Amino acid sequence: MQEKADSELVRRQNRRIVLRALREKGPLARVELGRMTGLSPASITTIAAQLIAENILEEVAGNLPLAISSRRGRPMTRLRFRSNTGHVLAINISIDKISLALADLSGLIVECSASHVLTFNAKPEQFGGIVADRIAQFMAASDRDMASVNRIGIAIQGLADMNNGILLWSPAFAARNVPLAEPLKDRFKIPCWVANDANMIAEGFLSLDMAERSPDAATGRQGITATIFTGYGVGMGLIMDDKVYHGATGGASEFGHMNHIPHGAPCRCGRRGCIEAYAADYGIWRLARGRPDDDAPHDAIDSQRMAELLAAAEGGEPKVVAAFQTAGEALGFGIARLIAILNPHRIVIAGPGLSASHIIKPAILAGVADGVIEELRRNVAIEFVPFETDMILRGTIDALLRDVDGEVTAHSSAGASV
Amino acid sequence: MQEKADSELVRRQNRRIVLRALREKGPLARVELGRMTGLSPASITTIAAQLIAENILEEVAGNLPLAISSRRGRPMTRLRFRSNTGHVLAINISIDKISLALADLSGLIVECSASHVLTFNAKPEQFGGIVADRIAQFMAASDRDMASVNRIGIAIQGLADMNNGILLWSPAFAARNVPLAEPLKDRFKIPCWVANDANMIAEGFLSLDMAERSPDAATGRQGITATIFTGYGVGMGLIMDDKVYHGATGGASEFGHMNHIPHGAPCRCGRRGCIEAYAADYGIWRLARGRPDDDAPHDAIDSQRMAELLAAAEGGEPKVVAAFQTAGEALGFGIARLIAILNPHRIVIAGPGLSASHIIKPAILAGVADGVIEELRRNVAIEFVPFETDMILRGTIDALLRDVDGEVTAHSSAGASV
DNA sequence: CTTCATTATTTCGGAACTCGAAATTAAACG
DNA sequence: CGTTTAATTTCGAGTTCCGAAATAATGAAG
Repeated sequence: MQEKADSELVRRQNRRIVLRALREKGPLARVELGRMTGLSPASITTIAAQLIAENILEEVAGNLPLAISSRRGRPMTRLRFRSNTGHVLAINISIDKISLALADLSGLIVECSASHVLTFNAKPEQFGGIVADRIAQFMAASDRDMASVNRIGIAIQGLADMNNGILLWSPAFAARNVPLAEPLKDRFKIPCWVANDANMIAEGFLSLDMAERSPDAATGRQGITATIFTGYGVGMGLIMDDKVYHGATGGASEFGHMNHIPHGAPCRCGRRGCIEAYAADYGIWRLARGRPDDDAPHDAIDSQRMAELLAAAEGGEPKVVAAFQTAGEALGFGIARLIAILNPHRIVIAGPGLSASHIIKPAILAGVADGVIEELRRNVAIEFVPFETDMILRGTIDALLRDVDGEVTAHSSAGASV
Repeated sequence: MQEKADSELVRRQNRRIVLRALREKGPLARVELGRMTGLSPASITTIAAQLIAENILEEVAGNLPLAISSRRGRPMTRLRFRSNTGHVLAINISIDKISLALADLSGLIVECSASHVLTFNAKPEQFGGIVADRIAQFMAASDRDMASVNRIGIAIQGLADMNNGILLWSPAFAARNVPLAEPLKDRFKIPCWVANDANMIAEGFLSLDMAERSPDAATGRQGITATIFTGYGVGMGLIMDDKVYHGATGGASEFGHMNHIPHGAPCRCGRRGCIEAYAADYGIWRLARGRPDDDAPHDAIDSQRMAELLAAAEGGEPKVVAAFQTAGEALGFGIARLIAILNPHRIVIAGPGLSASHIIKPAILAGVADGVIEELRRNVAIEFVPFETDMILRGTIDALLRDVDGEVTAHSSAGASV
């Protein structure tokens, strides 16, 4: 059942849509906010005044676009997030690497670093402390105060338990059940969560994509966009109802470890026949090189070896071409299964795994065609798009900021807070 | 982006939760409604007064449960939906059969019928008219007025396009693209929709289940319940966020036609290797009887033949046992794939397809175990429950009534309307 | 340089809700 | 028949939004 509604709900929701519009469409004047949100100018005035009083927003002086500033009438004054009053910290951990990005409330990245860290053989009970140390160093090196950081989000490959902030399993770690959120919460006394990296890509895509409205608004039907990332692994994020869906425990959309062939090739997750076992770097490598099925699947395939494979595929070497075709088919059948279950309206596929595109794209589409009835398939837009490499950090920041918007919005108008 | 909020949203939402509570928990007094919804007694008084003025609710005289009525103090007066002021009409079409149920606003079925109708060889352009005629007859035979019917919902096996009210494909029809909603809308001038029957089972389950709260409320995480029905076919409904998810076009959760084995056994949908091709009646029959793979898959298996098969399975006939095991494995891998994508918190399985339960249940669980990583699996409750046979009509009625609640709730307090 | 036109923003009063506290109502108890 | 108890209603206050009118800040025109 839904929650009861009262004026507090109204305030929260309207403040949130104002903040969200502002975050997505850059600095905006009150009139513009009114047009975008559907709120009256009077209400925008009130809401803006409160947000300004709370040090969340500020008016930006001058510098309007020429086309607008040379009009008659009172010029508009745009509003923007105040920088330096609050930050969020996004962290991405991948195999033996940690990246940090500090962003202000407007989403601007103000500080950024990447460094080496031993993950694979890390001790679970120590790793949280190591990350905390890195954060402390990172913040010390910046000119920002740790106290200005509202929230930390960690994006990581593998299976995250968001309720408990634990990394249940990851190809980056030999160990299981690595606690990540608690050590940081204890150390820095701020909210901290852990999420799957592919879901963070979806968060970023959600922000980018807010402009083109999903079709649900028009038809009343619910639309889903699935974002699939293929490369060192295969991940997916699901955007439903303008939110990224994380599932009951945060493990939603483990697309790469959805089974493709029952009792098939071994996967680094320990099961057999996962999509990744055919479509991820190591799966393609294994097939192309005719390695035995029980070949330890978790060794990272370096970019040089993948480049070799690509060249061989371009050259038409049959075994390699077949490997890429198998990879495409695995992805295609996975997408077909996704369509059968969720009837999404849009599927976006990206990542280095698409490099041998003239082989893999047709194989994907063929797999989709073989795997699901045409009536379901024909309404789904399947798009191949490039993602920028830092999409994970970007998405983590976006997710953190949406969190903060919700929080900022929670308490009554009682002076500065953030 | 979310919609802006205003006092109308507040009214709508609060009216809806009141109506919903009343529908699910039978007649309730104002105090009880207050406790359940979290609204103050004062607000409940106001809301109830409006709903009574609009002829939607009425006070029920006397007959309180003894335990309550023999207390001191002013006795409570319960509220209930007024009967006879409005109805919804639920229709279930299956192979060569049509069932109709007329329910009043409280959800009580006041009239009900089932009859024969030729579907499989029906002409698409004529079938809508035939259904309309049946409805007219049905209503004429009842003592209710067609004008009191607010809305019609049709539940049907196969793939429905809810946006256009068309049955895209169904095992009950040789033809494709059978228009169903438009003919009824034209004839009766009321809203009408078409939906998948398995999704209607989920609607019914949603109503039944509102008592035990889904876990999202507590944790903030999103929970999904999947309801799987296996029998003449295999269907699934997804309950997310206290709503049944229908997908972009209404084709969500075509679980039975999710691929199990690439290029596998032919399915009556025209693809190969669908779960149904192994787990539905005809799939089990085909395997158990060693029929060739290309055996026309769409002939209905009558209950007598299925009973034979069950007896043979009980008797331990190896080929038949193997067929049921294969069926269970297909279901199990399907569920494993579902878990990998959606990380649901609960999966409910039911239907006559579970009859050979000592064979099929372990096979299902083994398939799940083989198909998805333990960390994801362990948080999912998998339950085998009996559904009543009329669950489809029941769920359709529930869905229709929730629609009507939303509508009733839309306009301002301007006199009787429904 | 003044006045007008134009556009943005604020102010003000009214309307729609909810809520808490204080009546009011309707029974059982003694 | 008064007292106690519990349900419901009434009343006044507190939010928040909105429309209309007022105010502010500018360019254009004379």
